[in-house]
Amino acid sequence: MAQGENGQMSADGMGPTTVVGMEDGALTPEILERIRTLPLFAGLDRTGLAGLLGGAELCSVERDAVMFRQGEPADRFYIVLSGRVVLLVMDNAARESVIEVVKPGDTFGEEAIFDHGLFPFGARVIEPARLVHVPAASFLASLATDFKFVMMMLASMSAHLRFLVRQVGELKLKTTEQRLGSYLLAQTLEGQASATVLLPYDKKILASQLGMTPESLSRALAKLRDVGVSSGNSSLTIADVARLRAFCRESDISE
Amino acid sequence: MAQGENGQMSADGMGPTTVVGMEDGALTPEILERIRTLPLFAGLDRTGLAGLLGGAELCSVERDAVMFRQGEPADRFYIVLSGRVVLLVMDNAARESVIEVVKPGDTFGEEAIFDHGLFPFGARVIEPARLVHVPAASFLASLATDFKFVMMMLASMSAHLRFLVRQVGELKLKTTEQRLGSYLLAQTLEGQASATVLLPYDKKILASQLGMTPESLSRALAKLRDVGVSSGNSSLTIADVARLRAFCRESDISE
DNA sequence: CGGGAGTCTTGACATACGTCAAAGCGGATG
DNA sequence: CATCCGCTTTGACGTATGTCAAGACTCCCG
Repeated sequence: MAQGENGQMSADGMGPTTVVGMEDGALTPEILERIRTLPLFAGLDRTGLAGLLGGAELCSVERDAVMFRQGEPADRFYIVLSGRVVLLVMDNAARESVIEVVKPGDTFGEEAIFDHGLFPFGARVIEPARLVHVPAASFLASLATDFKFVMMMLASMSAHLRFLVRQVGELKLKTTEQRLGSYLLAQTLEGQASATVLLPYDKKILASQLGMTPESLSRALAKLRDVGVSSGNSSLTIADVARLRAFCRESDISE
Repeated sequence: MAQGENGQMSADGMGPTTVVGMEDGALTPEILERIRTLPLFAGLDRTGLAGLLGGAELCSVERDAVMFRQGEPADRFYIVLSGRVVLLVMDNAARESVIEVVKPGDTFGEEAIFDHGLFPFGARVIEPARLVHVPAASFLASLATDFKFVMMMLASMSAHLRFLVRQVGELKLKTTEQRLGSYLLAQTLEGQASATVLLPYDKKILASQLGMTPESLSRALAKLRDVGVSSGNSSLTIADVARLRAFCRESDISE
């Protein structure tokens, strides 16, 4: 299990490497079991999962590795075992914007397989990760044989759609402070009176995800101090969740 | 065929009516054939389609009718035969934002059925429409029996996801003028040197869709005059598509 | 033909947010 | 332990865009 970080953090730290596979290889039984516990694959029995992952490979990738770029052919998707990956869109002026941050247990890139076959966003690793690379072919074959898998897939895409609809609504209707507040509230569990949220990645990335600059994020955090959000180093404490909720609800996207 | 607009534009024009069915009823064979030509249902044979639309109803709805609200249980979806419907999110301050405008041949609301069962957006008719109301149950049954339908469904949702990803990117990276330009370019056909685009709905709605106020839209249009976009009454003419594209590409979301 | 209501435009103004710049801070590396 | 580099914060400033208000245009309907 403690096998992750020993791939030599080798050589060229110069710029993002496009393809990195340090210890590619077949999947161990433990990993197969791990994947079986993920919601998306809950519908698959062991043989179904074996079919899906027949051509799959485990790969360990370092920080800043680019898994694919926007517009590339989508002949595969990924399951995240550990680490984090950002999905982002770019304009041709090389500015980029984070759409989503993918965490262990999530998958990414699978939607593109059904569409016109090109990734609508790029993917870059922001925290050393172990990923399972699944070829599109076996994925499609699995869908054909297992209707429960189909339903899980539809549910997953549907949840994604909801996520994006919400994001669009927030970008259009809420201020920077409210968007930050909403993000924090989303990290808390249901029915907590107060909570401590730890930021799992750089504020720079969070800022991009929330559609603002790092400077604005910093100032937004300062403003939230007025409603009882104290900002530790990389963890924030919400003194009064209800109060923060009220603050955001001044213009909230009612679920 | 000329049977659409005779439902008497009757009585109470007072405020949005929540449910309106002027000539609800069973589907005619012509309508069935029409639906069979839509991309989403291309995979279904006649018996499959009959199964899907067994419990379906035709309904004619007038302008401002609310088909459903955000957060309502999603036990159905709709096929648009004529007219237009806006999908929108609201904040609790009663402000709202248009996510998408649905046109004849499109469907809406089907994604919510797979998720947690609540519509993540509301739907309001902005142009007198004829819709087919399809219950979720028969829809799900059809998916179970026809794998081609499943694939069309996945492709449709995937395209939706791409649409939303693009929208998020544009909101975060582009100015109002560039967003307007992108919208216009999206209305042109591939490889046209110049084009005339007619706006199919109020500028008020377009403004909301593009994430700006009507005033800003008006000014953005004025600015685009400098790059050869002349604005007629409800139709615009792009003198030089390439030039407009270059203008937008100053910060374009490269496909 | 003449209101009248809503849409659209234009203007003046306010402000939220991005930009640029400089100064803490913190974790890596030697 | 010292240094450096990138992240974060704070400040000063400019500007894009929202807000408020008034006028122009369009379409209905009497």
